[in-house]
Amino acid sequence: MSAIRLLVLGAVRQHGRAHGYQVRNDLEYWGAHEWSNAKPGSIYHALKQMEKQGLLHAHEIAPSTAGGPPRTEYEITDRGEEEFFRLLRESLVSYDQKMDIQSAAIGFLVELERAEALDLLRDRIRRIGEWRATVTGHYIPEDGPDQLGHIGEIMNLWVHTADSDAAWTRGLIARLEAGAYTFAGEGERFVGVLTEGEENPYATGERHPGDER
Amino acid sequence: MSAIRLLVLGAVRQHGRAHGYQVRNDLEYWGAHEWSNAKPGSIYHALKQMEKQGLLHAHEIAPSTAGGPPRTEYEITDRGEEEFFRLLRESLVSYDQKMDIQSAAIGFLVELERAEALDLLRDRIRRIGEWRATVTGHYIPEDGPDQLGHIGEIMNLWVHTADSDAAWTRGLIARLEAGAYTFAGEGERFVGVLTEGEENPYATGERHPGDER
DNA sequence: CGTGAAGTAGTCAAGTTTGACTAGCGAGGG
DNA sequence: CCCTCGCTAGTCAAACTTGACTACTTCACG
Repeated sequence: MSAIRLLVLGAVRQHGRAHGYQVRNDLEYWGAHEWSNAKPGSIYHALKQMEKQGLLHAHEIAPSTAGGPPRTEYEITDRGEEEFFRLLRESLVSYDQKMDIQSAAIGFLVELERAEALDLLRDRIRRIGEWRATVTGHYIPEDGPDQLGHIGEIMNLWVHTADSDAAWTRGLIARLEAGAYTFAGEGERFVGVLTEGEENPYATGERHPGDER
Repeated sequence: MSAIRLLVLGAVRQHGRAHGYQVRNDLEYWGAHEWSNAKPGSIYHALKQMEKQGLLHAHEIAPSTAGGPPRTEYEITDRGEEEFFRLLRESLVSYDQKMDIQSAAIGFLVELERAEALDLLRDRIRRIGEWRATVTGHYIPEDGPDQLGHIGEIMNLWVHTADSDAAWTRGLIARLEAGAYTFAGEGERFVGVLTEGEENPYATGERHPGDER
């Protein structure tokens, strides 16, 4: 599964109603064209596909209000809404080292309620641990290690990456527990980055308004 | 660019001459079917594609010696050899957070000479640094940070991942400088894993025979 | 002996992704 | 006034990927 469906579905959902170009711009604004396959062709393809599958409803719209060809607007359906949350939850908990999916999921994290987001992230850490155990267990050959030689560095890399991911997730959990960001059902939406200094970007227990737990 | 071309080209190259099923088995042995798109269809497609492009030369071979349909054997051409090293070098230095490509590149690392491998890995770290600077610079909005809200966590994740990757690469460099593994032009080949204990897999300056620098 | 499980080698249609391309319109300069 | 540049909005063919499928052989075992 790629990230494109989650991204497009989420973008349409945030607008209530959107045409392809709008989605495309949203995703560009997020930088998604750099870290995912959110290219024009893929976006329009995903829109059409999901319309066929009943996740989106297409309105044929008259010529655009701002130059260019006529455009089609899409609206998310109830089934689309369900699918969005299904994809979001799955993307959050699963560790498949596809950064694009993980990134997309983080982008929509606040569409959940804070408690559920935290649960899913904790589940994610658990699953990373399981995956790590599988790798280190299954892939060490019977006749002792050191049989793999440099190929073992691949596993080494994977385990290192998994550990790093788990550590980052723990950091995020801590920030969320401290009340960072505004989640579904917590008052006004926002649009905006928690960026710290560049030297030590994960050091502080940074505070953000909207705390309630 | 996906990892499949590098993987297939490298596998054929290691055998001197190989048919698709052999490549497929090699990659399965490396676990590549789990961390890359090395599925049958993709492998056979890549073989045919690269034959069309003159990177491989196909020998039509009589019915197989061990059951099953007749098979086609491939041999790497000079241009294929060039392309292999081009892909390998590019994959090693570029940071595009595609773990499959990076993994494939590590798998073929020892096809280079030790000195070049080290140079490329150092270049990789430099590029990760550049990329990191681009992200933290370009993506912090003009009107101060904290405008991005939770979206900033995506950047946060990316920066964290990049740092982790750089750290791992530095570890690998250290192991290689200490003489680990056998590189091109350093005597007999090997086939085999450097796996340490699971608790602290990157701790020791583990020794491996074949040192000469 | 025969039969079914496992291994060998590869094909194929359907779906997805890519990147280049089309085409309309408005704003600004000469 | 006109012409080109850039933005808007989307299409399309070619390439790639996926996963199920074919078909053939050998081997073990009752």
